[in-house]
Amino acid sequence: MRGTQGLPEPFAGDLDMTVRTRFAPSPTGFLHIGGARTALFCYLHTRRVGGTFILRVEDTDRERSTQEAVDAILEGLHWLGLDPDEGPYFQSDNTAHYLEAARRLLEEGKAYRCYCSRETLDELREQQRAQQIKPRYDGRCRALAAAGTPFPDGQPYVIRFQTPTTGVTAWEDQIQGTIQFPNEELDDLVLVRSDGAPTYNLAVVVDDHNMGITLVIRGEDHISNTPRQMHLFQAMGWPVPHYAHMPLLHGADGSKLSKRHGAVSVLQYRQEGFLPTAVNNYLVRLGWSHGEQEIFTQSEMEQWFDVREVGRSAAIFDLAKLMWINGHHMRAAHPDQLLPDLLFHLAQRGITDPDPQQVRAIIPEFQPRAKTLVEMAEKCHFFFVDSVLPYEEKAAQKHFLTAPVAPYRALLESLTALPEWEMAAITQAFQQTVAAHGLTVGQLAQPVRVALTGTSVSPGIYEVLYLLGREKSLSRLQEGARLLGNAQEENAR
RNA sequence: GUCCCGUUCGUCUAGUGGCCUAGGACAUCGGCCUUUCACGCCGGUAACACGGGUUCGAUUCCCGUACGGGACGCCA
Repeated sequence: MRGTQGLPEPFAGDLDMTVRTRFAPSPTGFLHIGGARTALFCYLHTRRVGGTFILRVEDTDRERSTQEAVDAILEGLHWLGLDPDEGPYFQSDNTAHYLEAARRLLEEGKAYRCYCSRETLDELREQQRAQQIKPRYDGRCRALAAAGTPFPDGQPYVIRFQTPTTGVTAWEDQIQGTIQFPNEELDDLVLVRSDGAPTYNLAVVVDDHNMGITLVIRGEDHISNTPRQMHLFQAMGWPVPHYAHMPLLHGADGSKLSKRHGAVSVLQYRQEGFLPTAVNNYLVRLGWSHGEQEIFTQSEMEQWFDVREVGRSAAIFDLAKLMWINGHHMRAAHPDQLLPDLLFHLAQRGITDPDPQQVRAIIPEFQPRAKTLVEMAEKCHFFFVDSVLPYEEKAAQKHFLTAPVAPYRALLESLTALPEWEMAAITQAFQQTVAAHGLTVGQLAQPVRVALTGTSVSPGIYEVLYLLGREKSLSRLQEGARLLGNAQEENAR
């Protein structure tokens, strides 16, 4: 699980020289669609400016971090084409750096030891809530430390940062505009836990500095952490990065995306037959636009996306639009590109060894007819089975049982007699049969379609005949002829 | 409760004081194309949260209200 790469040289100084962003997930679960969007924005923004996209796994919570989650995040990012330029780095490898920073702060009198117990703190918070004021640490140990009270021996303690109590902390957010917090709203955050482990806010600041991060792109749920982190940068004497806080992605009911809204792993979208570029395309349009363009290729996104153009309000995840965009990318894709995925999804339905040549050949017929690869596999399933019997009930009733028998048989004969199984010949045979019996194409096409596919829906009937091949076409038509004959006898009785 | 952020058609968005009787897209409804289904094409319904300012003029600027979201951990 350890990253093998060492940390880069400390960031030199000029924030605008080279953009370095990081995506910093905590491995406590899979990569869901909201996290994927954050990663995408980071990735895209660095592409345009030729910057560096870094992946940093924030596993300072050893209790909840798992290797499975790390793997799932890596695989999800890879599927979307969002592989990092650097990393993954693991915060658990950098503990010494964090503790060193905390030690320095302590030495310089910018941090202090706090001996308050969790019970004391809980009580305090409860009181504050009762008084309807913002729950926060009241700094009692800070006062003690300032008064020079000696440390009690053998008592567990945490290290807290000494937050400025006056003034205002403000920054120009690349997305949100100016944001400011009166420092009196902030409390003294814990830097090091009583078990000696560093906390998130410390680790983030030390790493962002050591990794030379110039621009922090993250969800707006981190806005309230920003002033604290800025104070830490300043206390350490480090330059503060730029920030861009993205509006959150919400579920259909308008609240933060969660499992009940389908905030499933991005890999679930692969399973459901979506194309990674389509997912990216959908996600990039949530909060960002480029004129009136809806459809983007991966490279267009990479050329045009600018985090400063991202809107400020939260968006709701809309599956219908994702489907439409995916359908578009399905149609635009080269059939060769779709082939491996379609083979996979056919296998999922039990079609384990179709002729890849044939699968490749039918793809163009289904590109305009399927919005996902799963749908494509469903719709072309009939090509690969031994028999389409029994016919779909409604299709049989409406289009097959009422078929004109003589023309149907004539077509079967005429197709059987074809010297070559070619589109032109098939088309001609079909049209001649129809004309000879004074029918419309549809009157014969529908029963034939049912016989060939078992349903009333398919690509054009000539194409189906041709692509299905002589052998399967004729045997299915014969099967149909037999059924038609039986049905007719019964009617005669 | 406190602090922070947000608010244009059902949804995603365009719009930065007059070009807006608010544009596009998805969804939806109707039509065309047609051998079915899609695709495609044409058309319809549908929005500036509310109230005050500022201004000759506000969707655009300011204030307030309402509503929504986020944060308030020895989680990240």
